[in-house]
Amino acid sequence: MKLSTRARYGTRALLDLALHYKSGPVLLKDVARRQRISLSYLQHLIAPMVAEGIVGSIRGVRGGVWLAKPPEEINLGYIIGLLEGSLAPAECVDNPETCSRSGACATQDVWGEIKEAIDTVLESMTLQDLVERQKNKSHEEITYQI
Amino acid sequence: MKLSTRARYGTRALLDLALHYKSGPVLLKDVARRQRISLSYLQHLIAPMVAEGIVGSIRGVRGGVWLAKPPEEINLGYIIGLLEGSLAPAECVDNPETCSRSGACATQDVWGEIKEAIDTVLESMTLQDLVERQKNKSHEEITYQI
DNA sequence: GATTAATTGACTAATAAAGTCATGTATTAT
DNA sequence: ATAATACATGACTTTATTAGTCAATTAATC
Repeated sequence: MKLSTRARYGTRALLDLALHYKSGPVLLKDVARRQRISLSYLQHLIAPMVAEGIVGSIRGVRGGVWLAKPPEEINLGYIIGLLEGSLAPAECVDNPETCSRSGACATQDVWGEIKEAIDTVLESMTLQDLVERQKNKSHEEITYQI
Repeated sequence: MKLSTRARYGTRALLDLALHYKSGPVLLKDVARRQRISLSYLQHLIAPMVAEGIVGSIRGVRGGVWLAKPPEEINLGYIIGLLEGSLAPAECVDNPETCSRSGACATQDVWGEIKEAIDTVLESMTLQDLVERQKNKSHEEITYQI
């Protein structure tokens, strides 16, 4: 039950943008390099975010992309929702009608509880929280090197 | 991020066996029919459980399979572990060394928290809990039909 | 108008999951 | 014994999804 690379790469890309929040446009190429994601793939991941308006973009020289909302207002549940859709571990959780056993199947309840648990974690965390964690980690790295 | 059918079918099959706990061998064919799983597929799902010893089996006429441990002693985390392995949403959670960014990546923490949340749900529930839920549901169904 | 950089669409490759089929082995009943 | 039954195992096929690439387009700046 793995998260898709869309969700993982996309989240990393947004974190990268959050770390450069309010520093003007950032080249997608640079995000790709820093996050070790191929540029062509990243372009496809970022598109829905631009469409959604949480990422701003401008083309051409001195163009680039940037986070269009404050990182503390973007929670991870929303991001993952955009990138991957629902994290229900079984189809029947979101669409009970797709399974004839629905309503008479105890396992469905469990899958529902799992979804809830995942969503709780993701909704309780914002990009800003990630930024702070990330800064702590980078700092530790530097400290340890000395 | 869907659970595999292995995990879902396997859990349903074990719940079926739990509902017939201490009633002697049950035909795999009957489990397959009740749970709407193809017999040949179910045979492959049940094999690791037999190997693990939580399902007993005997071949031949009057043979069958049965739950070899009390349902209240089997928690779902263990079952899913057998059927599908770890529910870590990213490889780096279980094997940090597979990602060069490990230790310097804040997203890894989030995936780790998700895994914990899932495991907490699964480990807090036993097959016996499922049996009770299932019996309530079946009862409701009958009641509503009247 | 040349250059840069995001946008979009079509396409391919890789991987894993799902499922089937055939064969083998153990057990029981007659 | 042997026929019937039912689990066990391995090889294989199919299907679906994800991941990723490539090429062409559009918009902005110098």
